[in-house]
Amino acid sequence: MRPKSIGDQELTLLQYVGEQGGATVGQAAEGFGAPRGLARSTVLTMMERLRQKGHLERRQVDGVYQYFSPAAPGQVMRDVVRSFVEKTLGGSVSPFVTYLTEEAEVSDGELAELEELVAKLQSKRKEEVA
Amino acid sequence: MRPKSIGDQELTLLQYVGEQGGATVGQAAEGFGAPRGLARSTVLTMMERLRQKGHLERRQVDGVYQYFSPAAPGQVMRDVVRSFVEKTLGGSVSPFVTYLTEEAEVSDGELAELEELVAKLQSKRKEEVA
DNA sequence: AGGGCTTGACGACAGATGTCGTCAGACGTA
DNA sequence: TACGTCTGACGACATCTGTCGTCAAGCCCT
Repeated sequence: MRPKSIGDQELTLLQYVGEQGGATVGQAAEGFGAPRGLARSTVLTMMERLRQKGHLERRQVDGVYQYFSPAAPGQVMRDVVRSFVEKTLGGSVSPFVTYLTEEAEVSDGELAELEELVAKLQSKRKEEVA
Repeated sequence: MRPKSIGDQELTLLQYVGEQGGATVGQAAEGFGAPRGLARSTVLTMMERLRQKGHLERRQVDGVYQYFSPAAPGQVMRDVVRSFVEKTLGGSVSPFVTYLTEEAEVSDGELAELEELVAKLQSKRKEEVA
């Protein structure tokens, strides 16, 4: 099995299920599919594909399957970003930083994260130099 | 015309051509395809698909076509990153920052870029508050 | 019993990608 | 002239994604 990939729509759905702390196909179809105009069968297919890829697991509860993400919250996103950086950006985050600098809208919270990140990296540098 | 998409391999090839400042299929097949075990026809197909999507243009030089990127250097990468952030991350760069914080290897140069970015954002905040 | 709705499991299809093989022409050299 | 080499243009195929429609079982209400 190769490193299971994920499509954009699949990822969004996976996120949704994760946020909901698990969901049945019916719930996902209603809360995720309906707003997007997706048929129930489409949602089901995606959930099953995600399950085949190991991104979702399911358990029978009250007669119906309850799907949930076996991964820690945020883990999926991190994997996706890593894969993007490695496969698409060729391992360098420079293009991303350039993007941030030139056109991304950064919220206050994200700015705070960035500040923290820079501080952390700086202290690490010192450490290494020392 | 829809926002022409690009596959990973196609993007890498586009990058290559850009870096070379243009190339013929033969050159790309040798310098890009060969190292990756790709047949000349594969490279040709990708270059033509890139051309159909408007990411490459060609001109006949000395009898053969010379392909080159009509976009400014770096522009393509920026577009790709933007598309990734919007389509895959849902417009928020948080997941990326998290990734940077937790596992990315950031070079000195990139750190410098980040510092500058943060400084820039901070000054902009002050301005807006004022 | 008869309907109607929900759930699961399939099978299908179109478009995008990644990869090729092959064919017809142009070109240069033996 | 005959041959080997490059170049372009096609046509093909497999896989992955995104989307569905449909069918058979169950279950609940009348």
